[in-house]
Amino acid sequence: MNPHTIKVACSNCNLRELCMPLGLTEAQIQRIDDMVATRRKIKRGGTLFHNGEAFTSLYAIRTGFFKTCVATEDGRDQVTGFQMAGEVIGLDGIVNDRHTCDAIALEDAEVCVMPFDRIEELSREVTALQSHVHKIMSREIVREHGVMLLLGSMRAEERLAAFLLNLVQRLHTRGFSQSELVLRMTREEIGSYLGLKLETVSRTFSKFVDDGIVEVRQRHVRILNTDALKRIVNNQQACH
Amino acid sequence: MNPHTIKVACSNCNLRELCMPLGLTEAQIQRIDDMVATRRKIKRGGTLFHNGEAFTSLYAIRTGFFKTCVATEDGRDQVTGFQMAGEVIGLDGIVNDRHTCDAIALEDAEVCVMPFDRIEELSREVTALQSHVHKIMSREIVREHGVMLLLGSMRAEERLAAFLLNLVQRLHTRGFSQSELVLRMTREEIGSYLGLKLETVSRTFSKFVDDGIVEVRQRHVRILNTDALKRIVNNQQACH
DNA sequence: CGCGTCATTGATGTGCATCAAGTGGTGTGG
DNA sequence: CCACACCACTTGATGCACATCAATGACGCG
Repeated sequence: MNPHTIKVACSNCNLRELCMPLGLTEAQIQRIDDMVATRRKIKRGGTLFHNGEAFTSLYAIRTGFFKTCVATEDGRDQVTGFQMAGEVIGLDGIVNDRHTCDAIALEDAEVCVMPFDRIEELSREVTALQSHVHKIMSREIVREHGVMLLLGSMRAEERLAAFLLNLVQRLHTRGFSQSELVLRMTREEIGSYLGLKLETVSRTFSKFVDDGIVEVRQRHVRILNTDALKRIVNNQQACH
Repeated sequence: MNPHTIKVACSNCNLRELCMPLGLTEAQIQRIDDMVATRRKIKRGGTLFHNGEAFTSLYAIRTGFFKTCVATEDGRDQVTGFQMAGEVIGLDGIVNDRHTCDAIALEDAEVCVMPFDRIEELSREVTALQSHVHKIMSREIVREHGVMLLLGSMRAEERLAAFLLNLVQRLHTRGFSQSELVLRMTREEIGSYLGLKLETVSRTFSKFVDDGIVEVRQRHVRILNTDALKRIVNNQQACH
């Protein structure tokens, strides 16, 4: 093997604890290395897969940031999630062997391609992997419950506060700041995810700024008062 | 065995094609019979599991009708789904070994209790079962994408139309009418699911009645014009 | 530098929530 | 068997949060 080729495998990937199960033996890790068929790079704005496309693989995000969105026949669309490094994308395709949403890179990205038949094969033998796959899917279901709660019963400020807290928390587990973040998506995409129009997102940001809860410069956001955001989500804002 | 005890097992359950994989051998079906530990009856209004409770099992609904709901700390809650015979409930519990929502029977119900460790064990050996479990979870993810689309971008009429079409379609695959259904839930529960207040649900029903699209008497609904409902969902109402 | 994209802000409109009153069906106990 | 209470539902009047429409501003890129 070319000595300049960096061996890119789960076994020496610093995201392993995010996308793979813990407590594997050396031998099991070797086998999981084989599960990752290839890598794939996607340019900003490019699609990893789109609605209707045949499903073959799940994708573990190595670098970059994605959105997934579904669309109605009449053209409206809805961002169903934002995914970052260490997260797995493509679960929607399993049920009908076709993807039912689009996955679009919001910045240059690289993913590990994991053919699903290999995942199934290997998870029949490696219990920890089996359990891990189940948990990833269950986690997605629970996440979506949370989004349904947000869309079904929260007001604009609560939605945006919950969104910011969720993002910053996920970034924090990846070693980034607890209080500072760079949004990879537009106001319109945030709005689509949160069931709001972009103007409402913008106004709500401005309100948070006025209240001294965050600083916003373009897509750079600094959270000045995490507790205030949490109170907003829980509808307990110091009030009358 | 007592000859009066009806052998209630997957192998002779008429819902098998809904909750179990097809194309199993006789031997595999036998093993799946063993997966179902027990049955459990739940009275109308009773809970199958609730938020925070330890997760042990998935449940296949034999008879009856459930709702699942999540709640915020400040008491608001959101119905995340309605489940009927042949559907599997409890997937939310896998990720953290605790349930994260409540499952409440809307009418007297009976479920098959399937301990999850046995499911995992057996699905390591029976490929069709493994695949089936994956598809069930993926189907739930896709369903929730649809709900997010509904909550994030549809108006009241579209939401209710989509809800009715979905219900009647699921009932139809269970052998019921394509045009007539009995709602097992209150207007308030429908509203919670659809992100609307009960008054809005009621008014929207009334509007559909005025437009000759449905007949409503209490919880009995007869769909007079399925195409009109579909047009409403797709936002193509014969219009100006 | 000029154009396109994204964001902010203001003015106005509207769909649904809220508040409130009344109806009808159901179950219960006298 | 009827009277009553309770609950789910309907319908009307009003208000408000967010959408819509519109104008302007700030970057970033060719």
